[in-house]
Amino acid sequence: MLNRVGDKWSMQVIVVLRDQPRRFNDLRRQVNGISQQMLTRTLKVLERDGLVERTVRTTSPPQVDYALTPFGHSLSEPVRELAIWALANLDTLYDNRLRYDANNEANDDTNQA
Amino acid sequence: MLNRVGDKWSMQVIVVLRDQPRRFNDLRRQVNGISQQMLTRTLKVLERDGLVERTVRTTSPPQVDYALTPFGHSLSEPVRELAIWALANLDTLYDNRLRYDANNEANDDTNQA
DNA sequence: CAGAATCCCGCAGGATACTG
DNA sequence: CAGTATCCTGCGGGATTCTG
Repeated sequence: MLNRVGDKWSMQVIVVLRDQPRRFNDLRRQVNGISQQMLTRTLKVLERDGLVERTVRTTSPPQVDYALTPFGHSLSEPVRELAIWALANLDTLYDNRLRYDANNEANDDTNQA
Repeated sequence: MLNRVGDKWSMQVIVVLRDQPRRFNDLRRQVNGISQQMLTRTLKVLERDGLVERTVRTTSPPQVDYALTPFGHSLSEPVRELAIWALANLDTLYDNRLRYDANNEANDDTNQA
């Protein structure tokens, strides 16, 4: 259940769409390192789940807008909390990692090298 | 960044540990369908990141307790929000899915079968 | 009980090329 | 611009066996 809701790309897309509707390539640029295919897939799933609404404008060149539905917005709240936490604490987390690794390399050296 | 924090098993482990410290196999039973290996891996990463603390009691049979650190508890808040949303809205989400699929199968049939 | 080690498979996910 | 189709790879993650 947290699987569905909390997968790698979906959360990032939701965070970006929270601010405003976006077009495809616009979205692509906003979401860090997502490939074109994964964005397509992710959006399709989000649409299927009723979290995102797809609006096609038959101009030339074609233009497609993606926006959060009300349902999507309700999800964006807790997701945003998570994102905020991540932003605020990710450096702490990496520091912890470094200290942990430093300790363990020391121990490994005792046995290995 | 949401990657690290929001992966499949970590979030579930954090949710479970939020209530109380747990022993290995206890944890294994609480976290839905996790394998022994994935629990081991997940816990190691969480410990490395300073989110979970591992306490070994050298009894026989050995006993190991896992508990959230204060850092881990701070993360557990937003994660909990997400879990609550999921619990409350997952059926809606699946309903959306069914309706979406119903529509598209109809369209596909028009072209395919 | 709490892991480590090994084997193995599927699919998430990237790169590239083509289309309307 | 907004996709679809195809090919290919890595690794997420399960099952099983062994140890202290």
